[in-house]
Amino acid sequence: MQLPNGPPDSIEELLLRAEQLAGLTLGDLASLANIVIPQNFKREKGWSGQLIEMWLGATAGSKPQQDFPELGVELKTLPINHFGAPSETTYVCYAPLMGQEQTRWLNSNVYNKLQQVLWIPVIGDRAVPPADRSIGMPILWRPTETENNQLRTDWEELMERISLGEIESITARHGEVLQLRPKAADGSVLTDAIGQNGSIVKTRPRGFYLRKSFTQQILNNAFA
DNA sequence: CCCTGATCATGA
DNA sequence: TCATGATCAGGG
Repeated sequence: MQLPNGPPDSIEELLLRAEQLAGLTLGDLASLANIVIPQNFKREKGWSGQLIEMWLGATAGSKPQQDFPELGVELKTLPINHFGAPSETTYVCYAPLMGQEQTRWLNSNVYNKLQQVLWIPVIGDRAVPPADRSIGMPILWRPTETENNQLRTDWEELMERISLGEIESITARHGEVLQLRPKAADGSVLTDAIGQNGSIVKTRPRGFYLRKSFTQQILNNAFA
């Protein structure tokens, strides 16, 4: 098995590539690609995601779009614990805090990224060394009408609060399935946001995340 | 700084 | 014990 030369030409090919990774460990994939594997993820938190990107032929980078734009597919690894449940929330995208008052759900970055996601389960608790965590069968997911409604409801509420200058009052407790949390290198990073009475204030950058209960349901439905 | 890939560490 | 808030690495 070797690394692909470029992105897959079709969703079928993407799925085939993903299925061939199932059963292998992150250690297997790292060795085959001649990559040094970390002992833990205290520092290289995004390592497994980037390794899977390589093996599926995703273009590396920090583009605010889907991983496979030509296929309309977003790629996400999903850490799974020994109970078969997600062990972390899932980052979706950066949250706009300025000038988005008129953006609607169907034009949002969250909607765009979540309409078709290839989930790659990575099985192993936090105590399991990255090298020994294994790849599960991929899940190509498209949100149901119900799921899209849940996402839209949360997104609209959060965006309304942001537009009203209430960013500092939003916590990760808001949102049934989608939450807003800090997203930055550290607490010193600040960006502009709408403040009270339409003023401009500095605040920590935020990102949208999917709650574990939501990704758990995706797993349940996929293997039902 | 913006945004991607995420997981860590601590308080409740 | 577990979710929130904080943090790590890298390209642009």
